[in-house]
Amino acid sequence: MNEIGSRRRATVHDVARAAGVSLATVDRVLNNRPGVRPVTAQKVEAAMAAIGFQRDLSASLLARGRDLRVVFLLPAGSNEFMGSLAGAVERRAQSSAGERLALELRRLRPLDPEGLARALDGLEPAICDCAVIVGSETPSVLAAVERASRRGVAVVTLVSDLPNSARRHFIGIDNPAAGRTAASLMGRFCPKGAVGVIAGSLALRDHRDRLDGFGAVLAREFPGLQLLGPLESHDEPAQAEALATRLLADHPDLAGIYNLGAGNAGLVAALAASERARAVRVIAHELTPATRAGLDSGAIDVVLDQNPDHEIREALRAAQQCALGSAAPVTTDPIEIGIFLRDNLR
Amino acid sequence: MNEIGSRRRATVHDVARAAGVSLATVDRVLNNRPGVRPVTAQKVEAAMAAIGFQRDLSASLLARGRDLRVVFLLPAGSNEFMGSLAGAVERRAQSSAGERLALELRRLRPLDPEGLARALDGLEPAICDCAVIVGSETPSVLAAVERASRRGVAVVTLVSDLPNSARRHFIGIDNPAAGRTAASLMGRFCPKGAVGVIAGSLALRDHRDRLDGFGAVLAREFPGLQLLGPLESHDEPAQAEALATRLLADHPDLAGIYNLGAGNAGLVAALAASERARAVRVIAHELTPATRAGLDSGAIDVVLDQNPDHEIREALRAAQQCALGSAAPVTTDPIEIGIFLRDNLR
DNA sequence: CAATTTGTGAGGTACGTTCCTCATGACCAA
DNA sequence: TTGGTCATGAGGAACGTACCTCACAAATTG
Repeated sequence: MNEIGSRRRATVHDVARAAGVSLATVDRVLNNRPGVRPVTAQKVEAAMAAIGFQRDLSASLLARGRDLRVVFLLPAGSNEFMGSLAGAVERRAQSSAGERLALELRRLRPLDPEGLARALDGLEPAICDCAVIVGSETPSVLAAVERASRRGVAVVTLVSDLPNSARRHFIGIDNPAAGRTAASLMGRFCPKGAVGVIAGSLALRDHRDRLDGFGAVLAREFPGLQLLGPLESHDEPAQAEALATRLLADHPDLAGIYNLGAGNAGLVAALAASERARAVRVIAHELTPATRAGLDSGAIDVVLDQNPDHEIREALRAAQQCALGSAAPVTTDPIEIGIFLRDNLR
Repeated sequence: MNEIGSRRRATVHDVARAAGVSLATVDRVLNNRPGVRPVTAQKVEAAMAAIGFQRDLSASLLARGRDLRVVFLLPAGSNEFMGSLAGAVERRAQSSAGERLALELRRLRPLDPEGLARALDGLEPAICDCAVIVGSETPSVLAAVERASRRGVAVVTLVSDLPNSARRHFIGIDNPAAGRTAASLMGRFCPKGAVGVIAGSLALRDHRDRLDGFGAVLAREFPGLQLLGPLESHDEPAQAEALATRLLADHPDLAGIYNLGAGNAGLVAALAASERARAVRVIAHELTPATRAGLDSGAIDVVLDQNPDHEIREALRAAQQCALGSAAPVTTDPIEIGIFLRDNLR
């Protein structure tokens, strides 16, 4: 027996009474409008903390007669996983009409920090409450996030984090752990030899994190395996194919390939073309048509996955919390690292 | 570029205008209050469908000045997974205060259909909008679900479904698929011998479904494996221990054990006590302290899991959709079947 | 044909928040 | 003193829905 939520929730009126100010002043503080002395603002904040005031997001949206506007800035191009994410946004956009959520999806040129920065700079707080981005860790992007944040547009990073930026929250898997898991599996698959590592771009934080985790476990637990690379495919199938082909040709002792980026269609093509491929253990990321085909054919042994629908769902939860305004840390459910073999394809 | 949700949403006023009736009548139809001729009601429904009216849940809750009340009826007792579910409810209750959700958790005597039926009968629509239950497929429970549903209390089944009942929705994994996955893994682990199957209770639909899926794949794909059982542990560790001990003692050709119910602490104890255990492949369900320990020690090879937090989250989404009243089918994200080996424990 | 029931319309207040106008008093500089 | 700015209070309308009362007409009943 565990009764919860019996007491009436505190409202702005309660805050006003507790702080000994008028409703108008509470409202000014809440929506940080000008015309409040710092002393008074502090009184109000203290009262809010004291009585545990929690602003009612839906009443707020109802009152201002508009939806919560979330803009997704995702890379376009050949990256199938980004396509899945976009699909998840669109699916979600259908059903979110009833929840006062207005989603907009923009696809940008991939691996183009300046383009992303420009897109971010174009988001005015009047049009967009929260931007959800996946981008690389470059000074131009970091600066644009900083500017958006100052302007009043909350930024949430998706898939690839920008840890030392003004972003409010990160939604994605624990990438170092994913790299470690890959290494742990690879080590069990093949006791010795060389393991080629292909990344998309080392400017992407998720790729760097996976690489670090992979390298650490390989070095610590599997001294028989030697890491080759990392090579950069720029997440392009053609480049991934070329790199994998070269790895297979140049290294007779190649025991495994870990593609921690995208471009898996190219990887699968390279493996299909080589007769040595069956002897090489392959681990890749993200369940997409290409990796499914790879698992089916036996070209790929394991796929580590992050569920796009989960990520979009949690990103929206984060956006809602950001819109609540307070500086309280955003909390979301962690995204799980899915492990798929040929037998448990969903 | 994909702008969504630009047009103003339809309101009750729009419905009234479109149907050529007054606001009061729309309201009466919407909340099925008496005093509307069937013909008029149909006109209103038609108008709602025509202009795509979607009732605003939060405005509705705001207007009636109360939260959405959801009551969870979960089994008490030694079942660790049910404990995890309860924990997930409590975690969620903390954070859901801001979302006009009032959660209540009640723990009932496990495997007691009459107790569950009584608890359901005690839920008045004034107190509870939606009941989330995990219960067995018995006439008394089915009848109580029917009564609750008639009374205006929506019922959502969790973990274990009641397919031919008045329940509005089921939240849980695809249990036949889980059983098939277990069989597929078991078949790869051991080519021939006997596989003992332990269930909690065959009155539980999830256990029956897993058993059916397991048996089907075993029979179809692995003729070398012979299914022993199913035995019933009633989800009690002591009984599971006794059953496992007997399986190990009585069957020299025992190649594997599949425990598709709870009581894993007993299973692990039995395995620890037998020197043959290392030669027996073991698959169990739900990541709990007991199964974690089993994976760690090597007693258990694979754990198939359903994430309690995900299940509670989706159950609440289902409850919200039920509260919207309409007969539209409830849609939720599917719960994934998690596969855990020693190496990817989270 | 009158009495009663039933279907429907009209209109109001409330929920918690936003955002507007208008009024008031304090303080400061010219 | 006068005028100006600034912080604040008071009050109200609006958002979409719920739910209430009152009024009135049509349909049903005796």
